Amino acid sequence: MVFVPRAEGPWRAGRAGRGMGAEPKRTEEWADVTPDAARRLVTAAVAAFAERGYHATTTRDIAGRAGMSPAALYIHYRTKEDLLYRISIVGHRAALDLLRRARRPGTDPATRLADAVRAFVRWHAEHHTTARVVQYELGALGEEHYAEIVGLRRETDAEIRAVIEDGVASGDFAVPDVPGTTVAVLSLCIDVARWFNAEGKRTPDEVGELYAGLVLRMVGHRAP
Amino acid sequence: MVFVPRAEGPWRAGRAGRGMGAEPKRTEEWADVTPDAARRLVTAAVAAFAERGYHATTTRDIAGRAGMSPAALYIHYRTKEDLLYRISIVGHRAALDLLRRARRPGTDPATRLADAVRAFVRWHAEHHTTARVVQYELGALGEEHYAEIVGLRRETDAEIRAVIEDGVASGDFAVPDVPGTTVAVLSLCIDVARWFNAEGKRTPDEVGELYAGLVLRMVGHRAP
DNA sequence: CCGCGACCTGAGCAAGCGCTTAGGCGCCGG
DNA sequence: CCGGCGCCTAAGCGCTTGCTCAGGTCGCGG
Repeated sequence: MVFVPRAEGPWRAGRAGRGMGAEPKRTEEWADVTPDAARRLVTAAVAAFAERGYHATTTRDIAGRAGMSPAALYIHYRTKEDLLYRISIVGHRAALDLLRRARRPGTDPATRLADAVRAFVRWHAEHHTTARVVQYELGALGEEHYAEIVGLRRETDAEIRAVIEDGVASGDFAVPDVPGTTVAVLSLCIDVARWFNAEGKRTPDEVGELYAGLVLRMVGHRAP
Repeated sequence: MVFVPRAEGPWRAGRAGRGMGAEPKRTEEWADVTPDAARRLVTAAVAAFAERGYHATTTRDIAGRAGMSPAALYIHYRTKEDLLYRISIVGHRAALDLLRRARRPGTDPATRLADAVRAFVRWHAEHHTTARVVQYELGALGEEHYAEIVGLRRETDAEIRAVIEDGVASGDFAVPDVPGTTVAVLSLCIDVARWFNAEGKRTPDEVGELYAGLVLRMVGHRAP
């Protein structure tokens, strides 16, 4: 059933010398964050938040992983919550853009829905650390930041709902309860961030493919 | 898409006098916890952990909600983590028993799967505060406690997988990828705890019914 | 060469954390 | 009537937290 991955190795204990990026694998997601120290801090924060959760992560953790002193964090970010907020914004926008890109006109609803789910799930698997923070730590945001994120989430919701409604209108889907099914589809995709394990036997592409098929079945689409 | 509910009212600030139960609605789940103070503490902890998360909850929070001083907590529970552990055990066992009860021999796989999903989802909706703690706070458990809980989770996993395998073997289901579909079904059900809102327009029964139908579609069951 | 801004550090502050301790009340069997 | 036990509190200990601040080092334009 799906396990929260545990912290395994020792903490990147302290200093550890200058000039090394923290968790250097696939961070093109944050490539446009400057200067370099700010980028190292944000990737360190993503790793720490995903592993321990926001509240269990200390500013000393984050700074240590980025190879800096705790004080350096506050040169680039106003507060610890500000760091979470920026991660949330970037993550939500990335996921939303993915969905919007799948909405190419001229294709039938089944293709659009499958493409959307495939892309959305792929992202949640591939960037499962970022996705974990984005999906499960938003309760730690401040009031206004939280409200802003909720706005983005409503847009995401609307994107999926629109495709399902299209399919129902065209007769391609048979869905007795559109709002309920929309919630279920989104919920299914989002939860990938919780259980996906990079060391597991499935690649993000495979999970995306599997889920696209499952969702088509959920909406009562008959394979041609 | 599903929102983490926020803290709304003011904290039950302090003392507030003796003899009042904390969050007194539907706590028969903890009816066999004695003495009374221990039960008040555990229900207070469930409410607090579900609302803020384990790490953001203080022992003063919990004790305050239960109408006691912080020190009283340590008469009934060894540590704050011990409280989380007991909640986890009770919750996991309750959910697992529910699944086992749905496995009545002599019924066809589709009925068994639908019954299991209905019951499992109903529980996650009805007891969504407990379920939230059970499903999303297990990372805060200590090493041995975590291992024990993982054991219970594996049993839950096996329970659902068995029903799906039965249906595939009997030809009632058409599932290309049994392990993947098992994960997806469980994931879908578990995530109910995250988005379900007691003030929302859907009752736990309605969600259970909806999800039972969706899952039957996912496994390729043809309605009679 | 100077001076300025960008970046970083060591030291540390006030507040809050989990948890302990010493002691007090009231109910019980003897 | 009393001693012990179950249950509770006020006080506070040692430590960690998010965050600040005075000061230092570097590269660069003038």
